[in-house]
Amino acid sequence: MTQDYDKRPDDLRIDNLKIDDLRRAFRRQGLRLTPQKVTVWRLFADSTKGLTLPEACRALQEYAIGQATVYRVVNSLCELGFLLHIHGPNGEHRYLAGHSGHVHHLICRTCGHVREVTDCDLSTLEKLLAAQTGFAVEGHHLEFYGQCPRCTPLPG
Amino acid sequence: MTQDYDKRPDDLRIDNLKIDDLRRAFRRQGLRLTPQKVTVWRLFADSTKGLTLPEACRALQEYAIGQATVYRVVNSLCELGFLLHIHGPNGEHRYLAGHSGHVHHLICRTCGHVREVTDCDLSTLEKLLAAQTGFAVEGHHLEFYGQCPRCTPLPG
DNA sequence: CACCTTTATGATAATTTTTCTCAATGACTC
DNA sequence: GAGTCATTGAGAAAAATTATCATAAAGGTG
Ligand SMILES: [Zn+2]
Ligand SMILES: [Zn+2]
Ligand SMILES: [Zn+2]
Ligand SMILES: [Zn+2]
Repeated sequence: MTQDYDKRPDDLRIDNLKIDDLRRAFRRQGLRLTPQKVTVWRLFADSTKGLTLPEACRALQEYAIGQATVYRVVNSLCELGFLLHIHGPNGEHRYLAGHSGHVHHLICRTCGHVREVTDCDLSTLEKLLAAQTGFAVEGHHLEFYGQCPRCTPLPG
Repeated sequence: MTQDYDKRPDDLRIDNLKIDDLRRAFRRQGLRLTPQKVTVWRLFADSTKGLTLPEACRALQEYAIGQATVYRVVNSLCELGFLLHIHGPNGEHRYLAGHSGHVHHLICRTCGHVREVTDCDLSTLEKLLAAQTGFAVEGHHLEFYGQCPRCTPLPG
């Protein structure tokens, strides 16, 4: 039976459509979709500010998922493009469930709250750089940082 | 005598002017400039692709600098803005001696070679984001990645 | 559905990285 | 030159990451 995901505690909600995306993506690499992978994915998909690996390990202990598995799954999810890394308030690596397509992030330096930024056109600059440097520019990583509304000190 | 830096092996060259900048910056925080700090700085100032902390520790063993010191100094240099972090080919954190001012980087995904990018105007976008999201946008971090000329597979 | 092949998992150990502690050293001020 | 106080490095300790390997189970097959 492939469908025992329902047994999983559902305090980690996510649209089930994505599960099929996951399965397809893993399959394509000859990998298998397991309940553990789904649970790991759900944890991240549900997080608004991303998690560090140790944080994820601690959170997933509750579901009896070993840390070796967490490390492996997070790596896979990264390689498959389901997770991106961003930097938290202290510069620490955090993994964030990413939507598909070209997306960047606006990160609060105080509380770590993350907001997506879809407005970005650096393609012109990329072409210019390629011409100037001889690099074959393949992409970019862009993070904005500042203070989210809740953390912004009141003006005046 | 404050000037026993010359005793240091000079296979790590750097313009001496910067040393005074360092001293001033440290002083401003009530910190002292020591030969160890200078040596650490020189190592980074001389690196073209940046170093990870462990790499720096290994390299500085030769100069009998303890790892505790390396960690401390790198942190200070970061806070003072002399070092920036970038991501190497495998996503690992690397510390790179940064020039002052607004600078980004173009990083080879194969060999890690880094090239500076000074051409960037995201201020317009920053203002737009601030208006749209309510964030007080303070800055951004931008990395381009691709293949440097030497690593680019020949076309055709 | 039962079977089989192959990947995945998790307990454990081993490494590596990072942080602490503290006595001794040395930078900088007066 | 003397005194103050940040700095240093050895070493211990903690934390994070990776490696092993016997066992469990996913997914395909008939
Ligand atoms: Zn905030
Ligand atoms: Zn972009
Ligand atoms: Zn990073
Ligand atoms: Zn290269």
